[in-house]
Amino acid sequence: MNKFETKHWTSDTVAADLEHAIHEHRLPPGTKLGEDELAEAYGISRTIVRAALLALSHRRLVELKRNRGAFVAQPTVRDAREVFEARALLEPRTAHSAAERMTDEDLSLLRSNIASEHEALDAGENGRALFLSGQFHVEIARIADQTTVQGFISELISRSSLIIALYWRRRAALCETQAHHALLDAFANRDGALAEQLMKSHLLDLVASLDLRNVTQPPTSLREALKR
Amino acid sequence: MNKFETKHWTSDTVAADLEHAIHEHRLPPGTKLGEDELAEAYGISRTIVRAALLALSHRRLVELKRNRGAFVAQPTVRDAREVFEARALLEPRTAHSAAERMTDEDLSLLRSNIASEHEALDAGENGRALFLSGQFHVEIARIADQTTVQGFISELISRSSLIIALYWRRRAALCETQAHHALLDAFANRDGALAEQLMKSHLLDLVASLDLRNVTQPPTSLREALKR
DNA sequence: GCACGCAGGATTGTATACGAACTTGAGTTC
DNA sequence: GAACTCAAGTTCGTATACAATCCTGCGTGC
Repeated sequence: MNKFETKHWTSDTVAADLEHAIHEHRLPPGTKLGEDELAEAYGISRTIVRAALLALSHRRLVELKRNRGAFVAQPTVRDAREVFEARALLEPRTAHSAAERMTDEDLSLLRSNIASEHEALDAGENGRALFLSGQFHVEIARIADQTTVQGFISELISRSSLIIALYWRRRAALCETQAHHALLDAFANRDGALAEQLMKSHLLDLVASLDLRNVTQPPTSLREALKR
Repeated sequence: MNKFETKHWTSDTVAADLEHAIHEHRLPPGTKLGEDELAEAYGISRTIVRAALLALSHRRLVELKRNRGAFVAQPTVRDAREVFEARALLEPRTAHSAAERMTDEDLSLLRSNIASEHEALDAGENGRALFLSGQFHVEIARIADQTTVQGFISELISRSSLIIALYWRRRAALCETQAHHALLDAFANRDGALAEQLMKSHLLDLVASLDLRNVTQPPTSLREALKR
């Protein structure tokens, strides 16, 4: 409990910290996020915690159930499809723009991102690797200089992390970094069309690596399953 | 002050009511949204008002300035470009999907929407007409059965309303309904490719009807203009 | 013995009180 | 007379208190 006592938390920083934890699967889908619990952990009052949870619920990372509390969201199969369809609409064209605006600093930033991801994987820190791999995508949107689209993509990628937690099938481990390397090459050559194409197939590969058969809905809890 | 006293307001309904008012230009960009003022108007406490303002700030319809208060957002020229670029990424393909899933009920719903818009225009209720014309776009996303994308589009369209308030140039009044009529025909024929194309040019027309030369930044207030 | 009801405990929803920051305008000084 | 200082007033930021709702487990009645 060192970092919690020292820092001056605001609703924004708390929300970011929680989102980070969710993204890294330290807070798996369905986890109850009690207000008192969080307030004590961060050393703040429930007011700030509520604002943070509200923010996360707007990004659909947290589900607020009235008089029941806040829970880390559990995307349905349908949600999963929608998230990746939205990403397919936004990311390829954004990668295209990014390739054309790419500076050398941007390139080295992306390169170091991939390097960190490798480190994390080698150290067995899968959550951290997943987070970094998401950051790679957000960084591309930043480079494309589209803050609005960047916000959407950032939300979609955090949600993707939840989807991966629920629907990832074991096979095919690190095809991820391969695709990112290929994208980096396209960026280095400022080849927008290629980057767009690579991003498109990267996203398709991602969806293909999920198990989205409707039968395997997350069991979560009986009461929820039998709600109606 | 009749509707305010009777209804049982929640943060969601308050936020929706404010968003509606912003969308209809009853609350123009830059309007100060004092917490006490709103709390009294709706007959609730500041707690609910704050939650509503927080929600609107997440949708970038309201700008929260620390220790200063909440103001209806004033999108910059850059924001305006970004919003319409994002719409260009999302809406044409969404219209394509919508055309393919269109039911007869959906069609009549869209038709009645256009009719209401005409009524509003004839009655001189420009704000209401603008709101309805936005609803037309959101409805398309709903028909495409993409709730995630629908959320994004809904946000973008509300922001577009602010942009129109700031940057609309007088000429070319109601080309709007014309484009919507053409879209409706494409939908009626379940012609996805045509709907996609029409939506694309509709959005281009919209941008073209704006005055986005950087020189004419909104003057808002002197103190803001001279901030640095 | 099973099911229903009810009460106690826990958790969230809302309101309010208090403290902090900013704005504003008058007063003072140079 | 102009500019600076400071204090009063206003508005937001945070914490806390109380009310409402829900969950849980025990008791009672059939």
